Amino acid sequence: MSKELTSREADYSQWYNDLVIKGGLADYSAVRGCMVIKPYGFTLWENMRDVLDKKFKQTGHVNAYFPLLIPKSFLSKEAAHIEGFATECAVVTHYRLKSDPNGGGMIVDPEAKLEEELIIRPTSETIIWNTYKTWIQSYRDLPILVNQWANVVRWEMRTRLFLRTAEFLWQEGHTAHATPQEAIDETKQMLEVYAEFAEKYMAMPVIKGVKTANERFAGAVDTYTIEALMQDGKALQSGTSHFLGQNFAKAFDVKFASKEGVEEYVWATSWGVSTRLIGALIMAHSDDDGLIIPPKIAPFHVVLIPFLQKNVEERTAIEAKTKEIKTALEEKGIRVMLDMDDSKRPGFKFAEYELKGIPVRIVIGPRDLANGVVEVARRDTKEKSLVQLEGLEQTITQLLDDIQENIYQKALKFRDDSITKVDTWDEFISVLDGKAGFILAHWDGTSETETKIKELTKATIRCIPLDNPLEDGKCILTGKPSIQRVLFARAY
RNA sequence: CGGGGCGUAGCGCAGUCCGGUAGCGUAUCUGGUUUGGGACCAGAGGGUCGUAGGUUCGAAUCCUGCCGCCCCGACCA
Repeated sequence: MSKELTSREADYSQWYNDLVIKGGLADYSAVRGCMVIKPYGFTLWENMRDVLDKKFKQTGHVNAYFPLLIPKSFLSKEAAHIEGFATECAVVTHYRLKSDPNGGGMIVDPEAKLEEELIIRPTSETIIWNTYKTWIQSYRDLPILVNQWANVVRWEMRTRLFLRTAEFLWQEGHTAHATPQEAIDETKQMLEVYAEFAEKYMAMPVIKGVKTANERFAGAVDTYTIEALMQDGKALQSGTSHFLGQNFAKAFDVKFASKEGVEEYVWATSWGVSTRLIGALIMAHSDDDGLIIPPKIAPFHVVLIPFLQKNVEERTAIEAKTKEIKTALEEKGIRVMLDMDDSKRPGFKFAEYELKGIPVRIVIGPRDLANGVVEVARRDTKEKSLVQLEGLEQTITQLLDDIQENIYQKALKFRDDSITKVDTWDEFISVLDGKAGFILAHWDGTSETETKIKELTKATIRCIPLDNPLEDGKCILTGKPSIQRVLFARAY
């Protein structure tokens, strides 16, 4: 009752905010645009991070760490790159405070001005390529396959919890290669890693594709993306992998001597996913009762709620049985939250853990104990059933798999039902303003047309899907010839 | 930066039009009864009313400035 949620229908944005705040994932902070990620939200992030980190290592990458602060001049070295980030950089200008001679507080010491300002990294290509210059002389030094887990700052005008905060956590992979093909293969490989993670772990179907010039990363030759669909029909770019060509190698003069003894510029990639994925997760699956988190990354798989009676004998029996169940489940690798709090009634707890999206709830009362069963409720469908204590671990393990699969299938069906092919401008508008979702339509391939469509409708080309079938057609806006449909949507 | 909304107890709000020294719900603490879908009773504690100034005998309330946050838009992952 104290935690009434706004429904999706009433106000989708507010529903999202309610879930983040009341679900205990994050809080607003004292700093504009920056959030506090609370333990429950951070555990979720850690689970996601651990899976990804393992996949990075399996594909040959190692972790390293580069500075938060970047000399301003570094950012200016790659023309497109600075163009993309200049308007959202936080700048450090001084290195000392002093007591305010006019009052109690502190002021920036005007004597302590930095000779060269430092930028708080919005991304690390520049500092990393400046470093790689010293690491690379020969083809024998290649490839370099480095990832870093870090925070970055982008001074956004408008922020939203997880989806767009001024500071966010992410990983950024930065690789250096001797040949363009090797770099392109790396770019595509990491896109696959992201897509597999999104689908297998987050239970969130994604469309893999290439960005158009308008949507490309500042400084990239090609940007590959995974695009997910949220329940309100808007798309969310959920991860990107960039083929950087020789742009940064040229900007930072990073050359290597090839086997043939010829000096060549190094080929590069970068790729990243961020805490934005948590926003994607929330909007992909959750409902009006709260979060729905897929088991594979959920902070807890199961919440155990015993009915604690006053009768000491009964109470002791239930407590003992509950702990026994907890241990048995944990031995099978199931993450269990045990709620023995006596000050809250069961009904309250049911609602609370539904809000938090714990996939499975197990309730144990005296009645159950007598019958050798427990009540098991699944968060995704809200179904309840009585389950034999005998073999409970197997039942729950199976149930968690079922839930993971069900959440994915539900999201997949929604996503597939939300892809519409249109051939005319009128259809395009009517779908955008009606069912929304992804729209496959012909486009004449020019930046001008894409920009015009964005101005008119706020829809952008999310990507040109990989393995896109070629098909002759006419651009929905200009009527000019087109060789393939591209994927449009309004996006976050 | 434009438009809208809001700042009063931990949280959510009323009170502001019409000035008289702050209230409701919830949460918290104590005690008791409860416990199979957000318990109940009794008692208690908790607020420089965002901030600075002005008007007034008297300001949460009227006037002015400032600050902050949220939502919508332009910008972006």
